[in-house]
Amino acid sequence: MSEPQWLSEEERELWMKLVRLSMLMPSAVEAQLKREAGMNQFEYLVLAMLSEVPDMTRLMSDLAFQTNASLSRLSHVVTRLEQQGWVRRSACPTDGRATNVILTDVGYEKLKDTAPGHVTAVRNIIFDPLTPELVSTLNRSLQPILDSVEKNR
Amino acid sequence: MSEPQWLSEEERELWMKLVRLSMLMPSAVEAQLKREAGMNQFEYLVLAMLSEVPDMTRLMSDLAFQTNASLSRLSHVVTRLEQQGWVRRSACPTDGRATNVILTDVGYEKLKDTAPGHVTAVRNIIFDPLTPELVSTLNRSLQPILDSVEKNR
DNA sequence: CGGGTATAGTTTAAAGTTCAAGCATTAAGG
DNA sequence: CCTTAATGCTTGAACTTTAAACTATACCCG
Repeated sequence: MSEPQWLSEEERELWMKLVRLSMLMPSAVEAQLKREAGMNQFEYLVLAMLSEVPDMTRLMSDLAFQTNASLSRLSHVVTRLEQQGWVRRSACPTDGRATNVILTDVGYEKLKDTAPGHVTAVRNIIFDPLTPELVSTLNRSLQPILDSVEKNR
Repeated sequence: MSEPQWLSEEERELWMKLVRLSMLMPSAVEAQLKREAGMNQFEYLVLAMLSEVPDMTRLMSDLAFQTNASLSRLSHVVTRLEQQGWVRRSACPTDGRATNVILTDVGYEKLKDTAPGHVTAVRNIIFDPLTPELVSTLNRSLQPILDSVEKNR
């Protein structure tokens, strides 16, 4: 175990910011979702992904990949969403092993009711303090980190 | 519930990146910590914060605030760390309600053994794909988001 | 003082996540 | 074909986090 190359002062600073950001940002946003819709960000994300395709249907494995969750975690969450009546499972016709998750009408309504408050919270917390220039700067400069992090999974 | 101001294309894009980043970055780094040191990032953070003060001692509430954890969560985690022999509790002499957490010698050794691999992982994942300019750009442009997120907690 | 309230922390139970195992079904190789 | 391996998903137990109730000390103000 040889000495690593330690971080420079600026790198250390950025690292701390990234850590704080990834701890604080989700909880800031989740607070609102929890309060107003009784759901967490992960559940919202699942509903949102379903609503984005025309038939409101996705494979478990597809959802799991998109949301970066284990199939096991997703399965438990879908069970909960199913109990709420927001989603239902159905066997995939073309692959006997696979199961589709389908957004129900109730789930769609729920999402439609939830989205505005959620967006408002995101706007208040993230974008109000940002200039348009900063938005595009961040879009560009975060990309390398994101690529690297996606490669490493 | 009136229509909110929806996000622009660029804002939406950035929001997705931030969400993905805060989901993927912790798990990328934690994978290494888990594998090589059997600890998660939160536990590492607690040990690291303790090691940063001369007497290796901090109040529970202080640690909880710094790490953005609930006192309850911290209490559970400290119990686990205590069972590993890495920290110990001791009553605060000046305030009967408070308890100090102290990094043990064993804990300090553990941290010293763990740090190099951790830093290497952080460097590989985060900083290798970043130019020095990007590091300082990010340092500057993330600050407003961070400020806002810290205010909102 | 003395009573009310705030602070610091622990504990319990419920909720959520992860881990390991298991069960079908499909794909691959001889 | 038939066996073996891989894939897709579910389940139950172990573990972690959260929420709520509880204990104990400190502070404040009449």
